[in-house]
Amino acid sequence: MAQHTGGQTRRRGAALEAALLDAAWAELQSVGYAALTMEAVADRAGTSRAVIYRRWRNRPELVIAAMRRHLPMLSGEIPDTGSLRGDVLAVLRRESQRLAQVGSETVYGLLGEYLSNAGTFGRVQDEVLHIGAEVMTTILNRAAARGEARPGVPLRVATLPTDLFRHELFRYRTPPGEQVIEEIVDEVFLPLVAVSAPAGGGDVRPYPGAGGLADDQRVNR
Amino acid sequence: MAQHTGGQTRRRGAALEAALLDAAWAELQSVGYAALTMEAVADRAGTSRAVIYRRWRNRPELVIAAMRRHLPMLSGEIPDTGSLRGDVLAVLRRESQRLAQVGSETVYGLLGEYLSNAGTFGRVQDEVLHIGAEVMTTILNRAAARGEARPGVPLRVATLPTDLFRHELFRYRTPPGEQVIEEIVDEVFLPLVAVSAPAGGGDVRPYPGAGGLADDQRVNR
DNA sequence: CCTAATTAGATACGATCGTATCCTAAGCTC
DNA sequence: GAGCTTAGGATACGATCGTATCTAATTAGG
Repeated sequence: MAQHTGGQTRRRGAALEAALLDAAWAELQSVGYAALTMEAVADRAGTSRAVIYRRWRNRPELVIAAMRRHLPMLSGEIPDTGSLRGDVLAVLRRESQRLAQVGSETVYGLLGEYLSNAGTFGRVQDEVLHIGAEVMTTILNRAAARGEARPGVPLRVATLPTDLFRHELFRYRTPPGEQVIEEIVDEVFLPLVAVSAPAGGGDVRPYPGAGGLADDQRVNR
Repeated sequence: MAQHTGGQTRRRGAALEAALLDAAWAELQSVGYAALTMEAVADRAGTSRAVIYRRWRNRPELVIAAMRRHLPMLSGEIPDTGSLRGDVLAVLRRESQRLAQVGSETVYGLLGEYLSNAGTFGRVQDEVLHIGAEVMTTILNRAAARGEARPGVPLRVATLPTDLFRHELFRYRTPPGEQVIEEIVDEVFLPLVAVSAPAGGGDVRPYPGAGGLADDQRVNR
């Protein structure tokens, strides 16, 4: 805000950092991620690029920092709607909203850099992608306690809803809508975890294949 | 190969194009995708960047063209091993090999650009990502005929193996190995399509949810 | 064959990136 | 408060990208 164009005051530390993040955020809103340039952010903050690079290594890191500052976006509570279906739908819907809030242009810009630039961006991974396995595990445990889900669901099955959600996100470059979300839940997830469903009590599973699963790969035993 | 450094002969049309693609390929092999520069390719081909840009709009397009020229990489036959499990595993393993052949550095470089740059790269989509729904549908139809799979499998379930495969690819920046592939098949896919499995004959499916599926969303009726 | 239409190849340009250098304002130490 | 240390701000640099311009080699047409 205060520009000090005359140039007497020189901001430092936290004040400067905040100004930079605000500038980055404003720039993100006004031109979007792809067109966001370090120069523009620096100008808007009334300083120069070097100052930015002293704090963040590159554009995505700056943008992520700005997002952290300006979006609630946190994990939030684990939904507890009373039914397994309701809980899972709630998780996916919330994620969908979170992404919408960030804006797909930014989401895909960041994901793109994540994929391109080697391991540099564990950050993006955790910030933008992490709908944790813990959430699904918790929900499934509750459901099992209610008798809604069979015990011993493999981890891969437990994370199916979030994995498929993410797949849609990547594959079609567009956050999954309500219909897709319901398909994922009703056609894939629920049938697999239903009490009368396969693979739990050695019922169906006609393919010994990879042998038994290690215990730590199963949830809610 | 022939450099014509003396500069009497000036290549044109197809000959020049081939030389450029060979140069791009060689460069890709020697420095990788991230470090591949248009200048280097032009130099290697004994010409200048402008000539490249006259044929391809940007780096990814050039690289994809080079890959097309230098890799068999085509869809290949639809596997027919005699069992559903064998067929699906074959599809996923083959895809894994294809990706390994391209090299993950290149794969992720291209995918990254695909995600970042708006709709420009429908190309990448089809070249690198498309393990079609047709393949899975065919395999499932054969399996159903053998009595190995229930009829009326929803499309979303049919494409589950390839979708999950792709998800792993994106999520962990590394092509799924044998163990993951088998998990996908044995823990998720087969239980869902088994003859005694849910949702086919109105058996389990305790959640009316989104109502009945449209017919065109089901395979092998 | 000679002329006319192409288009290869060289070069230069402006935009960005991320880095390096230098100067000096802010703030800390005594 | 004088001096020392830290770090902000300006500027320049080299690498690339993708574009534009110009010339001269090749090919095609008459």
